[in-house]
Amino acid sequence: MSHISGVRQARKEKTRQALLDAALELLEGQSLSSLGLREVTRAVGIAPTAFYRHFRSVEDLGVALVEEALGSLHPMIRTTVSTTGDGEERIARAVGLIAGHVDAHPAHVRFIARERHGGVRAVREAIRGQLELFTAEVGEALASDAVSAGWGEEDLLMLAQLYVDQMLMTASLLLEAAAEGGPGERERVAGLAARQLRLISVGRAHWLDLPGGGG
Amino acid sequence: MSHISGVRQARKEKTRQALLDAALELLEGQSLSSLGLREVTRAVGIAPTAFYRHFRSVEDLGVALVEEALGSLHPMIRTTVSTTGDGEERIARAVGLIAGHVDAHPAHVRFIARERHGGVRAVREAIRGQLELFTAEVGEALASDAVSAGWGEEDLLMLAQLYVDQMLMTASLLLEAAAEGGPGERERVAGLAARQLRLISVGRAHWLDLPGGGG
DNA sequence: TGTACATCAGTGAACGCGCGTTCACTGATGTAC
DNA sequence: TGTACATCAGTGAACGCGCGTTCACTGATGTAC
Repeated sequence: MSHISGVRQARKEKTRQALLDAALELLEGQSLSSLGLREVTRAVGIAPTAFYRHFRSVEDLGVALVEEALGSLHPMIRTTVSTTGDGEERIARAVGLIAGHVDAHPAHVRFIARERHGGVRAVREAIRGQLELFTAEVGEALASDAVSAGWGEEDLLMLAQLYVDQMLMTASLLLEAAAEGGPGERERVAGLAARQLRLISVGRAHWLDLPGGGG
Repeated sequence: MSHISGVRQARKEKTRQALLDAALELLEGQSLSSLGLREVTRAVGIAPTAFYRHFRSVEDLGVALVEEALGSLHPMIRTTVSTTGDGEERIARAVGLIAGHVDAHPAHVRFIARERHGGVRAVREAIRGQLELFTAEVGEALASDAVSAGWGEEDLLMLAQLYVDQMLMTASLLLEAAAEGGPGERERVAGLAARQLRLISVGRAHWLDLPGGGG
């Protein structure tokens, strides 16, 4: 078993994870493009040079953080989309799942919201790539839903993207509400998000009423 | 006239604008939280210390950039929302106006998209404040539209926020398409944005069909 | 089990560099008379 | 119009500091026999 789970390898993985955790925490108050290698190693309590045993650069660490953050989002999105029940129940459950994810992984949510349009190209592209996967996945889930009978592929992806963007926006607003808002702000934001999802649902239900059938 | 438009004052204003312009250009490849004061003055061609004649810090300059960038967006949003014509025409016109704004002020659009969730608190809050003004303004415009007869205040603001977020998202995607996408990418993104606006319009038209009349 | 050698995560000194900020200054522009 | 003084945008030297990266190293862990 030494090769598969050697002490050395386990310790290395632990340090790597400590670097990721420390970076995520330091990113609460700044962007990745200003995060320093020494800052991260200092927070972990190792020598600056040890950083290179795990990542080639801070940018590289950022890409690893994308995978960690959006990997954890994957099951949440799956659950949200595949939840059964009528429209109103689904919406309440979706908003609840998003709020729960924000509570469980606030730093991940902040990181993705911040770096999605951030100053580090490789990280932006990693996020975009993951979000495209999510969109495709949501699109497939929507396709197998009775409400979407008769919808074209392009319309399904359009709707999927609207949902994904809306989820991220809601998560980001919930995060702000938790961090800076008053006690009722969280509920206000959740209620607003539910209304917006409801409006999208209504649009979805009547999409094929349009002359030209979904344009 | 010396007091109102003295040579000294005009030169100062010119230097200030040069600092803003240089900063905006430097921000194409990084975030505000990593932009250096010396970097900006070097680009303008003045001594680092001259910076303090215009701004207290880079953060302060960032807040000034928010006003410049969103000030220029204000008339665009007014025009977009108040445009007359039926739904389909309005949507085409709105997407056209957004695309035109992105072409005219790409660096402003990039700055707002990047710093909206960025690492500098004062700048985030300045952006949020301006966007809240926009949302209120869009809400008022929606209220005086026949389609919104019978809508509650809260629903109007919910819809206004959906529109404002959608505008920003579209602007940001158009920017990426212009910068990195192939030749047809711009049209693809514009078409997608139009479909999403259409879906929202459909939802809007049938909002009061809901049991309970708009939630 | 014991020994001899290989691997490699983490160390610590050293480097050159650009940073933000201070300070006293210069000299063109503005103002008072 | 001319003179004497005030203002103030921009200068340039200097400072202490933290940065990313290099390098030869140490010593615990892994491997071969």
